[in-house]
Amino acid sequence: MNLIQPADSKETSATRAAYLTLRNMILTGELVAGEKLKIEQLRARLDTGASPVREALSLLTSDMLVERLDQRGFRAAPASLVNFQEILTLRCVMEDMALRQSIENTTPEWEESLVLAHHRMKRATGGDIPEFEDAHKAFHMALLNNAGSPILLRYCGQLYDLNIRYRYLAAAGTNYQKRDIASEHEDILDAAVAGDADAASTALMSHYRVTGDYLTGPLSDL
Amino acid sequence: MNLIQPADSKETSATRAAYLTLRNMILTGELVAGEKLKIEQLRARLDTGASPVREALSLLTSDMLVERLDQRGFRAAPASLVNFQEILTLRCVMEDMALRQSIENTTPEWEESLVLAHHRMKRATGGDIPEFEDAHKAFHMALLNNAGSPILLRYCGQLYDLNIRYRYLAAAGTNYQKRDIASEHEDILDAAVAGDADAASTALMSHYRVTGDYLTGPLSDL
DNA sequence: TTGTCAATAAATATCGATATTTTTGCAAAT
DNA sequence: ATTTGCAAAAATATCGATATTTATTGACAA
Repeated sequence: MNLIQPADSKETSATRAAYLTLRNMILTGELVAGEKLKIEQLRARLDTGASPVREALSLLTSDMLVERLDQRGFRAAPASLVNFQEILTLRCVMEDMALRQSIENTTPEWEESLVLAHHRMKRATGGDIPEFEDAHKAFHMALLNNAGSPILLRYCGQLYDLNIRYRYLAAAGTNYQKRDIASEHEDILDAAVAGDADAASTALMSHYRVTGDYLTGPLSDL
Repeated sequence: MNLIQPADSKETSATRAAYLTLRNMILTGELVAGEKLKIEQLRARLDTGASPVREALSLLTSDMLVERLDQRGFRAAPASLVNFQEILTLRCVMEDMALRQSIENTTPEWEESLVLAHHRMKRATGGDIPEFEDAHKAFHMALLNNAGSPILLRYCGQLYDLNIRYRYLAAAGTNYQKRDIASEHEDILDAAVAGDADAASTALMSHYRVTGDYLTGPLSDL
């Protein structure tokens, strides 16, 4: 009888599972930047077939987290200081654009979604790191979500992910929350809900630049 | 007949061949927007295995030319007027940024590469359409190439490709060259080589907007 | 007629195995 | 000692087949 059992591991496809796991391994640095990614090795490590691994790597190529070497397999995308700075610059430009557009299109529903996402992020502050990561991303994406520009949103999401990796590279992911980012997030939220595009954008840009400066030091040896 | 893979089909991997062919089929409208893409069908049509087709479709997902439906296969990305307009808007913002940065970093080598790309494009005006397409893209990419921002360049290239499809949707690809785009291209080239960022950007934006207006009519029934 | 459900058909996702291609290691020659 | 060439080993790319999943059809009940 399986009324109460969660053994439904088939909830998602093997490819998607491999994709999520590999993505996480790259973002957290478990798979080192520049490292060669051998199918057989990963297949064993994820306990799945070669096809899902292969397809997952293809998908990660879209996210610029994996590079494909013509007929020589895959490797984790290299990391460098200039790459980090490019990501930071592009994020500022593109998120600024998306945030202003979102505020311009503001609706009560959107404002509510912001408050909700912010609340959930605050909730997730204690304990689980990956849970906070998800909530943090959800909050930032919610800010841009109302721009009505799916492609822009997609690009911002990609850049967000690329940036995560540098956070882990710089600080092993631990002391990231030491700084008082809570108040920064609140400033952004308040300005956005108030419909003050300039203030919201300033707060968001500052949030990124401060984090950027904070990371540049540890990354200077890349 | 576009089984354009003559004798040396072993020159490249089967996956890459399938990728290029499928990409072309979508850009030119041979595979209709929104259409379901069945592996078996494509496999037979391209005369290759299912694995390369599958992987090629995965890659096209990165380019936003194909969508993946969770466990229901793939389909050609839908086309719509708002999608076209989003692409146009983003192209203007991002190419403006890249072009200005390129001009700021100008070098004699870069200026020479522009002149060369422009010349080749003019050469390709007669006759072969796909050849002109390639040269045209090469010229536009060369303009942005000197920005020193690979990610931005990648995004601009993606948006460029997405736009191609709408050109074919609007005009079946034929009368595209009827307008006098040659002088527009020359204006852009001259301003860029002269190092006049404002003039170059104005010319480029105008080039896109005129083309945009030109296409919007035929696309209005999407 | 309309809606539901089961059986069937189609298509996808995944696996295991094979054929290429690339890399590695080692010996021979300059 | 360094380089060149060739075989052995490893890894990748691809194929063919199978197992799941999704879509379709038609019968039966409301």
